[in-house]
Amino acid sequence: MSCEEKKVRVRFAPSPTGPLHIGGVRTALYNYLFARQHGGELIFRIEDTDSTRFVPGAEEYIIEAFNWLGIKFDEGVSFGGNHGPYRQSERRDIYKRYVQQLLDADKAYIAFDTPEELEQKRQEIENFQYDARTRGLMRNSLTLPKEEVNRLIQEGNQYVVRFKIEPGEDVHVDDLIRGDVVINSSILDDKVLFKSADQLPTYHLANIVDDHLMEVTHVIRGEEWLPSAPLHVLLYRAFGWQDTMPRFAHLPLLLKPVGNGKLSKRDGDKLGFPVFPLEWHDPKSGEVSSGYREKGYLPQAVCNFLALLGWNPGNDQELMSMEEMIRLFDLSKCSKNGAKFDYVKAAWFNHQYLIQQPDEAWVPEFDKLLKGEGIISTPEKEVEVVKMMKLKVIEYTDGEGNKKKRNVSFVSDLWPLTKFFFVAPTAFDREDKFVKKNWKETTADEMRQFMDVLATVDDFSVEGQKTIVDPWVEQSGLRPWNAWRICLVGAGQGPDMYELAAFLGKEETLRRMQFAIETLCNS
RNA sequence: GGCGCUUUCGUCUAGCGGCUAGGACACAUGCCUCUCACGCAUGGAACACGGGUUCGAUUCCCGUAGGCGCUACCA
Repeated sequence: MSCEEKKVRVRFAPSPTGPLHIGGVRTALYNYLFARQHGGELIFRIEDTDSTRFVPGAEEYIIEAFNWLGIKFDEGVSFGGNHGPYRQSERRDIYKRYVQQLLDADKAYIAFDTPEELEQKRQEIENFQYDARTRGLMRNSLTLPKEEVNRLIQEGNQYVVRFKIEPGEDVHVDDLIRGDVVINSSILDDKVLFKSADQLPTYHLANIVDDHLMEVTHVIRGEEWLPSAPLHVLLYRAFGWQDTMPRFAHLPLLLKPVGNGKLSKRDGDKLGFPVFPLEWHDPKSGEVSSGYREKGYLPQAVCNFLALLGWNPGNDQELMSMEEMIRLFDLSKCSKNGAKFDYVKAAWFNHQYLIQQPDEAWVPEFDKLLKGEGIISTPEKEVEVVKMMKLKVIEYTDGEGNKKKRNVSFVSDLWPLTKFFFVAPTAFDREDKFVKKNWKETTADEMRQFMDVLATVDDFSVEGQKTIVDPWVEQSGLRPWNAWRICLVGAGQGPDMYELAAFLGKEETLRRMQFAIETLCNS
């Protein structure tokens, strides 16, 4: 890169039509990584040129989401900067000026065709497209006398400004990921650039004008924009900005985990994974969509996982901090084909980041979990005992050597793994493989004997139990642990039995054993 | 329908003319063991198809088929 080359400036420009889609998060992430790597700037622009689709709260949601994810912007809506305003609805005058420039240069024209008239034409003509072949048939400033055009505008008729595309030219888009993409201008239609009804431009015009004015050097966006990239190239040229036109990079799309098509909100709800970074409450329908944050994902895990969906550093490294990703990121190493969204692997990434955290970091989430299960009534009233229990339980999932042993992808996974610490079994599944194998005809009797032995233990610590129980095990020849486990846990899981009994205490241990013997004898 | 992009294990992918086609997730098995899990070890699993180019194609080119996207006064 030569030193006179411009400073890298990229942007993420969502439309505030709802919550930010996870695919959008990835696009933003790639822009962020690219900007940081090149010491450049990332701009946050709001593309609200479709007033009919505006959703209140969406903009705030998006900002909060990036804040949570740790993706930082250098300028834009809510971040400031001297290329503003960054909300397109506040840039009307700017766009008008540039639309006029195109009109004056005869590179655009005014069209009065109503939606109904257009619909009719589509009926009449097969594969109708508003272009060089058909614009002579329509009501526009190319076919109408100048006075008529002025009169129509004067009288307040609604109109649009269309881009006049010259047919028959191969337009080249030099894509950083896909190389040279060629589309013939004849298949492009005379896109609407501006609508008189709301005095706003459409995406295409606003996009080009803003990227130019904001000195954007690289446009990194989803593949859905590839077909309109030639149009954008033509627009840059029409304005005479071809020399400063940004480089393009069209990212592959995120696809459904199963079946066909691109990832949609519904898939997430159906398969049980979020498609939004944060939980979203739809202001209109009241519908709630789950979010990664609320599901217990760590933002670093989400970023790491997402980054690898469509890009890789070229080696086998998968776990990367944001700093490493910034260092390693490379547009030319992005894949070209769509990636199915693998939520199972997303959970694995979360597991990896979760187990790196200190135990205390789990406590707030764990509290929520216990509250939900009715174990803790109010955090304020939380007693020392519960606090101690929690740490003990977390420690159990922690294991030796400070290496998390349990398969915990989310803090919420802790409950099924550890509920027996807090609540006694209330029922036993006779058909359960473990129960079947370890609770035989004679087991109840053995457990009664065992209870008698335990009753004599005064010091119920692990060591205290062992001094009494081990000799008994030795001389009776019994192997009481699995059945004991059924009594205390209700299933084939949990920590060392002495440990568990010590944790529960003598009274609770005997109570659970008594209950199990009675229940299993009567079933 | 038209146009464009794309095609390596079930999934994410490495590979940039010559490899026993590598890794990760998931799955299975074994070891460990009072259970589950962890850990360790092992295993099954892929170059869509057909033509070229070449001494040689997973790799380059062209078709076909599949997938995806776009085809609005939405972004």
